[in-house]
Amino acid sequence: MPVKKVDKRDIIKASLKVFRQKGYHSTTMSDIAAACGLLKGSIYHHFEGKEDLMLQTIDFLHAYYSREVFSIAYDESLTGLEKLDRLAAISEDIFMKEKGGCLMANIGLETANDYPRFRVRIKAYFEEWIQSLEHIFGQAYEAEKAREIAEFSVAEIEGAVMLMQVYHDKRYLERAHRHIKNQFMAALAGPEMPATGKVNGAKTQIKRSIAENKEI
Amino acid sequence: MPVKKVDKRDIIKASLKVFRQKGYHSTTMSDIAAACGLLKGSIYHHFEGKEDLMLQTIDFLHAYYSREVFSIAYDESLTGLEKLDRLAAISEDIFMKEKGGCLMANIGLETANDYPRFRVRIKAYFEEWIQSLEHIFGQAYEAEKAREIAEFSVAEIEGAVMLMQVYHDKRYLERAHRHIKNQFMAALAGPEMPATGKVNGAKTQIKRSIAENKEI
Amino acid sequence: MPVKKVDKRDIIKASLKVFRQKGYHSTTMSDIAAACGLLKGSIYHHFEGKEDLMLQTIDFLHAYYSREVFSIAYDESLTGLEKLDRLAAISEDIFMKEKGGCLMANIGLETANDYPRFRVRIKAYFEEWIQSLEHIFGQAYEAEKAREIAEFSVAEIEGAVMLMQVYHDKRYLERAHRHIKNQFMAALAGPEMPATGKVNGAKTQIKRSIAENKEI
Amino acid sequence: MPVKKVDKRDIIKASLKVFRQKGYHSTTMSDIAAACGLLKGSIYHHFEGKEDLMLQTIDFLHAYYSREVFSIAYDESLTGLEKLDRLAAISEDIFMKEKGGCLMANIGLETANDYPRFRVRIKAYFEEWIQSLEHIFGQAYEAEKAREIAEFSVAEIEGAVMLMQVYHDKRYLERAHRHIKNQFMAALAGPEMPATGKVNGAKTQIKRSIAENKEI
DNA sequence: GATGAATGAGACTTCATTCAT
DNA sequence: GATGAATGAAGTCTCATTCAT
Repeated sequence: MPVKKVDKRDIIKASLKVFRQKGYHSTTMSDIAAACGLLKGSIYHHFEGKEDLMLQTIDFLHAYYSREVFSIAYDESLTGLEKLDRLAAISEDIFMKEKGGCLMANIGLETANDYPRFRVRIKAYFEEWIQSLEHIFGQAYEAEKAREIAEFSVAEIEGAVMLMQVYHDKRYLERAHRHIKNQFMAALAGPEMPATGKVNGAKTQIKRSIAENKEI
Repeated sequence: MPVKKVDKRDIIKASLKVFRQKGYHSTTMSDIAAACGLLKGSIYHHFEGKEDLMLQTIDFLHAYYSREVFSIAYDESLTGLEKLDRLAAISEDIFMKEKGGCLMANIGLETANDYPRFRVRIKAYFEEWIQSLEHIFGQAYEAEKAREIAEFSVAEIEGAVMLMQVYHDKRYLERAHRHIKNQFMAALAGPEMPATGKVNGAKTQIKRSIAENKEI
Repeated sequence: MPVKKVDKRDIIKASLKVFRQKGYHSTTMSDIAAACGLLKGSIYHHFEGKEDLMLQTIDFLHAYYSREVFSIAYDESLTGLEKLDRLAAISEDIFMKEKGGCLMANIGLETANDYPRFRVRIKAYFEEWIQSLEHIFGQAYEAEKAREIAEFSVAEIEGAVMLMQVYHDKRYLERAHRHIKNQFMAALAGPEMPATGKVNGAKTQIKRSIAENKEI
Repeated sequence: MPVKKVDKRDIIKASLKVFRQKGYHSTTMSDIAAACGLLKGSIYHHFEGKEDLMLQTIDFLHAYYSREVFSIAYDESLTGLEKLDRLAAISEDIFMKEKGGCLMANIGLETANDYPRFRVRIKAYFEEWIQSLEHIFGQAYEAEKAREIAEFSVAEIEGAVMLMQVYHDKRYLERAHRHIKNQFMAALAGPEMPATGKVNGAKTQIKRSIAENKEI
C-alpha cells in the first residue's frame, strides 16, 4: 500500500512551479500548499517560512542545473557545438515547457533590492552558468574574450526569455540560441584567430560537428 | 504664496521610481504616497487604484522613451554609429543612475501571467524599441536580418541589465552596448570579413557612413 | 440668461431620491452631489454634514406630506371614501413612480437604533399620517377604534410597500389600499354600528361615494 | 479539556443579532467578530466575505422559520385559531425580545436595489410565510381570497414591526396580531360566507377553538 | 458659492505564521 | 506529520469632512 507522502522535495518542486509563474510576493503559502496537496500550515513542518522555502527552492534549482545542465559543458566527449546544442535543447525544454520562463531571472529582478540572500544565491547560479559557457567558448576565444562572450550569451538568452514572456512568442529563445551558435561557429572558423593548436583542434572539431550534427 | 500642488505627473514620477525598485506587488500605495508627500488615500483622487497607476506609469515611461530615446534612431543627421552611441549613453544614464534597472522588464516578468493589460503595454514599448534599432540596423543588414539583430540587441541589453542587478556590477550594460556596436561595425565593414584589422575597416566604414549618410 | 443655481431645495430633492433608493449609510455625499450637479465639497456650503442633510430631507418630506397629502383628510368638501381614494392615488403615485418605496420606512428601519434624531422626526411623520387617517375613520368608528384602524392601515400600507420592494411587484400597494377601503366601506355600512346621526351620515355618504366612484 | 471552538453557526447567530440591529452597511466585520469573540480576520476562515455571511445568515434564519414557525400552519392537530395564536406568540417572542425587529424586512428594504442575491432569498422567506398563512386562511376563505388575506396579514405585521421600531412601542405588533385574528374569526363566523361544508366545518371549528383556547 | 485636492479614520480583505488537536 | 482555527499586521480602497483658491 504505497502511502502518498509529501516530503520536502515535493514541496520544493511545487514551489518551483508556482514561484516561477507568480513571482515571490504574489505567491501565497496557500498557493504552494494547494499545489502539493497540503494545507497552508503544514508547510511549516518542513520549512521555517516563505523566505526559507524560496531559498531552498533556489538552491534546489541551482543544484539541478549544476548536475543536469551545466555539467554538459565539461563533458569532453562532446564537441563545443554539440555542447551548445545540448544546452540549447535543455534550456528550451525547461523555459518553454512550463509557464513562467526562468525562475532565477524572475525572482532575481523582483527581489534584487530587498532580499540580499536571494540575490547572492541567484548570482551564484548565473556565475556557474557563465563559467560553463566560458569553458566552451575558451575553445574559440582567448580567456578574457571567452568570459565576455559567455556573459553576452547568458544575457541574450535571459533577455530572449523575457521577450518570450512579454510577446507570448516562443521563437525568441530559439533564435537567441541559434545566434549564439552562429557566433561560435564563425569564431571557430574565423581566420583572425591566432594559429594555435587550440584553433586547429577547434577547426577539426567543427568539421566533425558538422558531419555529426544533423541539426546544424 | 504658491502652494505646492502635487499633480498626476508628480505621482507618476514617484511611482516610476518605487515600482522600478520594488516591483508591482511589493510596492504599497503608502510607499508611493510617501514618495510624493501625500497620504495613502490622496492618491485615489488622481488614479482609480494601484493597477490604474501602474498602467499610467507604463504609458508615461513609454511616451518618454518614444520622445527622448527611440526618436534618436530616426534622426537622420546622425550616422548609424552615432545613433547607437547616443542610445547607449542614454540607456546607461537611465538604467544605471537609479536603482532598479528597467521598469518594463521588471514589471513585465513579475506580472506577465496575471496582468494582461500590463503585458500588452509593455510589449508595445519593446516593439517600438526593437523597431527603432531595426531602422538603424537596416543600414547594414537586409530587412529580415535587421529585425533579428534588433531583437538580439534588445534581449542582450535587457539580459545585461538583469545581470547588473543580480551582480551589482554596472559594467554588464556597457559591455553589452559595446558588443552590439562592434557587431554593427563589423556588419558595416562588408559581407566579406576582412582578414585585416576589423577596426580599421570599421573606421573606414564610419567615415563613409558619415559622408554618405545625409540621406540614409 | 437664466443661470442655473443650485440651492438647498435642489440638494434636498436630490437627497430624497438617493436616500430613498440607497438608504442612509450606503449613499455617499458624492452620490448626492452628482445627483444635483455639484461636487462633494460644495454640499457643505448648505448643510453641516450628512446627518444634517438627512434631517432636513426628512423634514422637507414631512412638510410636503402635511401640505399635499395629509391635508386631504381634513378637506371636508370630500366624503370619507373620496378622501381615501385621493390618499391612495397620491400614495401610489409617490411610492410607485420612483424607485425605493418609502424613505421614512427605509431610513426609519435602517437607523432606528443609532440615530435617535432621525427616529423622532420619522415618528412625527407617521403620527401625523395616522392622525389624518384616524380623522377619516372617526366617521365610521368610535375614537379608540378609529385610532387603531388608522394604525393598522398605515402598517398595512408600509408592509405592502416593503413587499413591493422585495417582490418587485407593484400590485401589493394597490391591493392594500383596496383592502383598507373595503374595510372602511364595510364599517360604514355595518349593522353593528350604533345608530347615531354620524353613522347615518356615513351611510348616506357611502352611497354617494359608490355612485360617484366608478372604480369601486 | 474541550476547547471552546467557534464554528459557523456561532458566527451566524452573532451576525443575526448584529445585522438585525445595525443593518447591513452599518455593521462591520469587526462588530460581528467582537460579537462572537474573534478577531476580524478570523471570520474569513468560515465565510468568503461580508456578503456571503449575510447570505448565509438569511438562509439560516429562513431555515429556522421554516422548521420552527411556518410549520405550525401545517400542524393539523391544531385549529386555525390555535395556529394563529401560536404563530403570533412566537412572532412576538422573536420580534420583541431582541432589538431590531425583523432582519428580513430591515435588510430587504436597505438592500433591495443593490443586492439582488439578498432580495431573492428574502422574497423566498416572505413567500413561505405568506403561503403558510394562506394555508390557514384557506379554511375560511376561497383560495384567491385566502392568498390576499395572507398577504395583507404579512404586510400588516411587518408594518407593525416597523412602527414598533420607530415608536419604541411594542404594542403595535400585538394589536396587529389581534386584528388579524379578529378578521379570521369574523370570516369563520361570517354569515356572508357561502354555506358549504367547508364553512360549516370552519364554524364548528371556531367554536371548538373558543372552547379550547383559554388565552383568547 | 463652488471647487477639488487633501486628510485621516476606518472599512473589507489577505496572508504569513502559530499552535492545540 | 498534518490540520485548520486563530491571529495580527498590513494592504487596498472609501468616504465624510476641511480648506485654500
